[in-house]
Amino acid sequence: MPTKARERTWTVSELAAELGVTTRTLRFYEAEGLIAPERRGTVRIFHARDHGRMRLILRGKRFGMSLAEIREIVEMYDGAASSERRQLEVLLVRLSEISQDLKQRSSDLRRTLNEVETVADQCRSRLQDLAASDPA
Amino acid sequence: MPTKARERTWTVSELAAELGVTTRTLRFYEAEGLIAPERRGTVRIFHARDHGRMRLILRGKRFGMSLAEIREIVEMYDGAASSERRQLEVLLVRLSEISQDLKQRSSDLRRTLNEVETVADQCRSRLQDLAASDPA
DNA sequence: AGATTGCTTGACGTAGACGTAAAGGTCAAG
DNA sequence: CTTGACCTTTACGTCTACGTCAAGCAATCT
Repeated sequence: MPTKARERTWTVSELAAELGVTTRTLRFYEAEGLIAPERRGTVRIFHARDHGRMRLILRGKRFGMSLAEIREIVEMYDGAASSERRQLEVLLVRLSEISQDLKQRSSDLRRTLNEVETVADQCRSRLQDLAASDPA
Repeated sequence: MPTKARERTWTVSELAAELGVTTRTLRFYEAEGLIAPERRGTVRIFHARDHGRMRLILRGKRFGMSLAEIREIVEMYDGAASSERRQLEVLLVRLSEISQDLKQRSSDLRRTLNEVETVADQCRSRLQDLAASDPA
């Protein structure tokens, strides 16, 4: 299966534009070990793999994961193919902890969303009252 | 309805301990206008109202809300009793935006949780393979 | 050739969210 | 009355996640 129509690649600014981040962010994430674009000479070349990983990272950021937490997860992404049993067991334990943490955050989020909608309801009923007593 | 057994209050360090934050955090939040404990002389006295609001704030933080965003919400909490129609309408629009944002975060969170569990599944099947080929 | 455009690596700056002394007031216990 | 345990404010320090020049290399347009 010869690599046909070679897959798309990106330069820093191309990928930055597409993801809605700055080039600084991409370089920073590379320096932090979150992504590892190909280097042709000194120039970075981003592949679909990096693109996917960036979307993973940005998603994590949106609901409050720190870069350190995110790095841990993306590293496990690679480690999951490990051939060492002990290693895999450690990973599973950690993944379970992370899963618990995410579920907690999810619960916090849902409850906050409820509160917000409750406030909105209060606004609406206040408006009703106003409309009733003062049908301007 | 005479206020019977007067409700519980907290000092900074008491409330901090109970919430698992530092006194610095409480003072900082007050300075930022997120809470407004009673002042008896120069000393802060926290009431159930502050306690509740802090739990709201901490919940928001856990899934990535900034203090600025949180402040906006807690302020609306008070503003929902407004008597100005225009004001209430503005509030409702903003609340809807916030609601949308939270739903987006929730979606991001769920998808990340899925990914994490997928990685865990990969670990488990790797372990299966190992157990099959090398029943140590 | 010279200018423009885009890439690179430093290196210093900044906003948000606190941490961490420093310096001092207050009140009960010894 | 001093010690100890709290409380206070003021102020500078720190970590994270980048922003913002600066200086320079490389390819392309004029």
